[in-house]
Amino acid sequence: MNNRESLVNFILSVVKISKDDADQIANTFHPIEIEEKDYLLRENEVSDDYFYLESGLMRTFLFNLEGEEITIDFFTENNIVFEITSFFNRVRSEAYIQAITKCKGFRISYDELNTLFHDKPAFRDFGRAILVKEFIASQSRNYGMINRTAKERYQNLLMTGPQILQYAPLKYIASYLGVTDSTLSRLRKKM
Amino acid sequence: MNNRESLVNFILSVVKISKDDADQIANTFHPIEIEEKDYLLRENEVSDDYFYLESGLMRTFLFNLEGEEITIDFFTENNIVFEITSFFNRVRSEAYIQAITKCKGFRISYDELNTLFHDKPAFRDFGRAILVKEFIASQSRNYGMINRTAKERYQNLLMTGPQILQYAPLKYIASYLGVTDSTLSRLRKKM
DNA sequence: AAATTCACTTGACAAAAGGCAAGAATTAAA
DNA sequence: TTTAATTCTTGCCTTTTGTCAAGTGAATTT
Repeated sequence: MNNRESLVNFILSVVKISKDDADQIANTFHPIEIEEKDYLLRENEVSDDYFYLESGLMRTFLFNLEGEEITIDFFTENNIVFEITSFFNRVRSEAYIQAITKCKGFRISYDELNTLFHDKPAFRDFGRAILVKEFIASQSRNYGMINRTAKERYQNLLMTGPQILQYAPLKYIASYLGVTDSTLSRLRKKM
Repeated sequence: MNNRESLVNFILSVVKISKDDADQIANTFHPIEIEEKDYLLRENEVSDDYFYLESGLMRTFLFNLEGEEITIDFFTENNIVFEITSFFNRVRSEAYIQAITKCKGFRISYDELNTLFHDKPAFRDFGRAILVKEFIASQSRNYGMINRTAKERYQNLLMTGPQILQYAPLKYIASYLGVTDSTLSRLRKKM
């Protein structure tokens, strides 16, 4: 069963607003479930999901010029999942968003999001806070990729995302860390 | 001389709003100049600048655990320059923002930005568009760092930011690309 | 249960990049 | 203009990571 209270709590943890406002905002979201290996978004679709992931593990990936699947990012519980380019710019997505394990949560569409922005000033702050949060996460990931060896990057993931290592297959993690399967397998052995 | 029309045109290029609105928004910005090697932001300060860079070249950098200076990002003309974490979360900055060449442009403070968000609904879209744009840039830089060799990253910078290669010293570029000075020097020779 | 596929591991070798140190070359300072 | 700093280049050698290919084991299909 989806539990809307977890969304309310998530909203309250992001911005300082009244419980009432948070309830009203949460109530405009729609519960959905995604089965293991199913997609929230496919290449060439225009994303229309701003998705609060209540439970489960997801990833975004795309195919590079050599046709290899590259995992761009993982999403864990209690986070907003969306493909920013496609969702906000209303353009076709280059990436997929896929459930690694069965996922549950709540979504709203682009139009619903904008209506909320209009009707609930408090939600604007929420939207901005989410963007800022994700942006910072992206920047810090950037920094980590450039200034650490593959081994350090793996150790870091071990600390920050143990759920990922538990449920995602090695090849997803390898391309996410920017190493080959062989290299990751060897790193893992040494630890 | 600072030229406010360039800011108006920048705003108009980002969001579809009236010339009148764009003028009013641009008029709340204050002209500033930054001399070569001077700072817009220093470590441990709380950033209070949302800065439109009209001309010049800037960079953000920080010191890693080994005490080495790491260039995180370059900013070129006709872009908004800000340190997102410190500016939006009102926390002390870990990074510096420095002018590589003499810079001119227009700034507003955090409070002025929020007043504008409140008074000018059109500016909200602008603010969001800038966040989305920078976020996408960060993601795509991320992807490039992980899935390309140092040589390819350098070639890419050659295409996307020739001004950077022209004015920034090799060591800034090397740390930005995640390689040592020696490696970058060798790459450069081979081309 | 056999066959097929998939996920992961491992070995041998190659390529990419780093560490260190010495030396040019350029720039800034005295 | 000479000295001093800084920036960049280069040689030698090490470490890290990649490539390719073979092999194991588990899971899925038929």
